[in-house]
Amino acid sequence: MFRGFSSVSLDSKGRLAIPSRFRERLVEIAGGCLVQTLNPLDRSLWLYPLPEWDLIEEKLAELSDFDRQSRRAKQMMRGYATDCQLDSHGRILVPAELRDYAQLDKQVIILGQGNKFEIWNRGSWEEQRDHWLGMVGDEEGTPADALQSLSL
Amino acid sequence: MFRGFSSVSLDSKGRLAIPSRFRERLVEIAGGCLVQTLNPLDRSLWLYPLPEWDLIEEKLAELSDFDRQSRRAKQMMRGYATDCQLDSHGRILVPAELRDYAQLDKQVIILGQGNKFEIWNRGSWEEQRDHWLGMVGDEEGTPADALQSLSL
DNA sequence: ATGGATTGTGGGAAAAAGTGGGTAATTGTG
DNA sequence: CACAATTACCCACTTTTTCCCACAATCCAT
Repeated sequence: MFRGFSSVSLDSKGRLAIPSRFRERLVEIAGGCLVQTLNPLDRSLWLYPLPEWDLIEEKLAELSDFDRQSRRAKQMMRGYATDCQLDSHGRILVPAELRDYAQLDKQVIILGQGNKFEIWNRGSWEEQRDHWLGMVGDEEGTPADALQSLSL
Repeated sequence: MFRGFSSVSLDSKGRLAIPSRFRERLVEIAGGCLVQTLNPLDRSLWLYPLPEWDLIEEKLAELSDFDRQSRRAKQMMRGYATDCQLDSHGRILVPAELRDYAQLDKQVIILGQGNKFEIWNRGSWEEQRDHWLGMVGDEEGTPADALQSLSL
């Protein structure tokens, strides 16, 4: 589905241009309707085409309210899920709250990640990347473990 | 159904603006008639469109009176259930009792949560959120379990 | 290369949303 | 019945969002 890297800029109003190579497909599969939410695993954002998000929301709905961890996951993921639409120039508006969470400033990275996109502050992304790449080199590092089963 | 985040302010009369993106739907499915009650699981409030509340009330009625937990949940949720209506500017009036329970002051958060909304004191919400995010960030934390089932 | 189209970026103006407060009506209480 | 307190309705102001247009950079084909 979606892959690849783009460097774009977030303007003073919080608008973000989605790379044009994705637009046609986004309109096709989702009518240009997207959902952004926070990525609780890294300080970045996730951006889903609406149909993909709906699958996640279904699963969320099934989590128990009486288990605290499940309830929190539900509250966070749904609570921060924000509908957005491509404007006439193929941009979306990133709400201030999500910008703050992911520490987005002018320079932003968009990563295609299968069924969704990840949106990163450029500096944070480079830091993560270098950190991770550095660890892969070490013989016994944990990241390498994950790769061993892959036969890349 | 409902999702997303809004930061709104509670004015000195206890009025709260429901984000405009929800209003049309609320009028459509409930004629603007809503029910607020306390959330017995967190110090926050729940806000249901009337038809959704009716379903909840049916379920509550089925709970056994001989189980203490059930009896309490029933008493609390039914006892504090308050009818309200959107005013001409899309606001509702939050009764003083419920404001106190959820410790609402000027800055309030409204979260879309499927069939209902959650209303939080801003500070309490941020505290819960940061606590949860901190736990998810830890590699071995239990909160990740709830997320793993989601295949995000 | 050069001109034209597309893409990325920025900003102004109009519209809508959110906020606050005054006054009248209603409710509950003594 | 009179009074105070609460609620409903109305109007006005401020902020945010949306829509539209303009420019610059890049890509593409001639």
